[in-house]
Amino acid sequence: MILAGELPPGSQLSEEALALRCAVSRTPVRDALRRLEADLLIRRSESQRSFVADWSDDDIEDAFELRAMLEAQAARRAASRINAAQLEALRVHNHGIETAIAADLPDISTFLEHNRAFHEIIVEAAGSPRLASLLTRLIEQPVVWRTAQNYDRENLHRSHREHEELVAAFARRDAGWAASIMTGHIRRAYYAYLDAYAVQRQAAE
Amino acid sequence: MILAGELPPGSQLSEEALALRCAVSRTPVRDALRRLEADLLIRRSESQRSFVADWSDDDIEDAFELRAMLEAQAARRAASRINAAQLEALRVHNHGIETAIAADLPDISTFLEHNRAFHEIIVEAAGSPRLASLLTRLIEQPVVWRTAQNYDRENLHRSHREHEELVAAFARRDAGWAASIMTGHIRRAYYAYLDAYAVQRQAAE
DNA sequence: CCTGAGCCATTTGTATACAATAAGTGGGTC
DNA sequence: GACCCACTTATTGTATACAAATGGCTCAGG
Repeated sequence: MILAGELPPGSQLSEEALALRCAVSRTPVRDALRRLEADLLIRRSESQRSFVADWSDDDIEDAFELRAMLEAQAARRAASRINAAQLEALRVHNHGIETAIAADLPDISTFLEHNRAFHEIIVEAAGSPRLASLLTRLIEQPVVWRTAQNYDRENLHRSHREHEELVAAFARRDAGWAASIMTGHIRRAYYAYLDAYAVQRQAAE
Repeated sequence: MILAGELPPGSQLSEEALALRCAVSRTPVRDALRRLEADLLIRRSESQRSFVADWSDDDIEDAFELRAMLEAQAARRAASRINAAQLEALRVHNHGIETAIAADLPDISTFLEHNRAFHEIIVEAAGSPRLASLLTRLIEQPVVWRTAQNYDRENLHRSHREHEELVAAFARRDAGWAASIMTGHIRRAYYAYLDAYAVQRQAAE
């Protein structure tokens, strides 16, 4: 509901209200709130009340910066550990992306799904449960999630090409190359977000 | 209890047993288990049963590697953002460390407390709630916590000197310098842990 | 002796009730 | 009119009961 924008940033989340809305009791709602708090989608006041997290521009830049660092680290590790099956899976998912964006009207949700799977394989290949755990905190952000919704054709194709470069780096097992591409890939996503956000802001005025 | 070693790695944690042991109901125990799972001190089986996490050598190396990366990033950011009060607090805590390790029998718990506060100030000065959130997952590890217990006099004094270097880097607002020292500082801690662990292993045989 | 199926015990998931605490509200006083 | 205190209401914390699912154990059969 947060990702879908049904719950505006800053709004208070009452356990009971959510329980009613989801037709469950407070107990599972509490669990969910705790997890969302860990993922920084929710912040809690001193008196333990829950609010939808509000993201400042600095927060967003910060999140992208950390994500770039961690995903680059994942790529670095993955380069020397990735196996043939994972490499092939990367190619398959990137081909899926190519197909999804080839049509006149790009299929964004298919793109997003393949994109998610692509990055997930890299994290998996990195073989670091800790790194994977940290990254999930950063990629489930509403901001990141919505960015691609505003991707134009150019950004979609650039993303596909960068993935191809990543596959090439992995095939050569070049850790430094893979990490560099990944850093650029995420930074590019950040600026694409900034552009998309600027458009949204203007539209709101 | 995990940190104190009362619950050996791999042992199953029943919510009810813990509730009985702590004289509370299962509800708060469940909350605690969820948090500890997020902090990777507990892993859960496919069937949602909880076990004390067992750390392989690779896990530990991995954790230190990530911690080095994130703390270096914190130092990098802190260098340009730290204020006079925080800088002074760093000096105070490092003086506390100096005093604690000066005696014939070093006061390890005081050392640990000042050390923790020292690093916390840097993370705070970095001004990134996300980074802070990620780091708490890594520094509360049993392994990291116990390392200093086995620090010898040389390691304690080296740690103090490295902190002095960090303060100098912050005073000059040199982000690169601060990050470099921090990376070395954590790597040094890793090797100190390895040495201490090797001693423990031999003692166990 | 090994294998598998069914039953029992253990463990977690969910619902609900009550307690404690914080926030909002109204009235009274200075 | 402003401020403070008491009171009501909203919200979260905890305890407990029951349901569901999983694990392990026993016993029958090969």
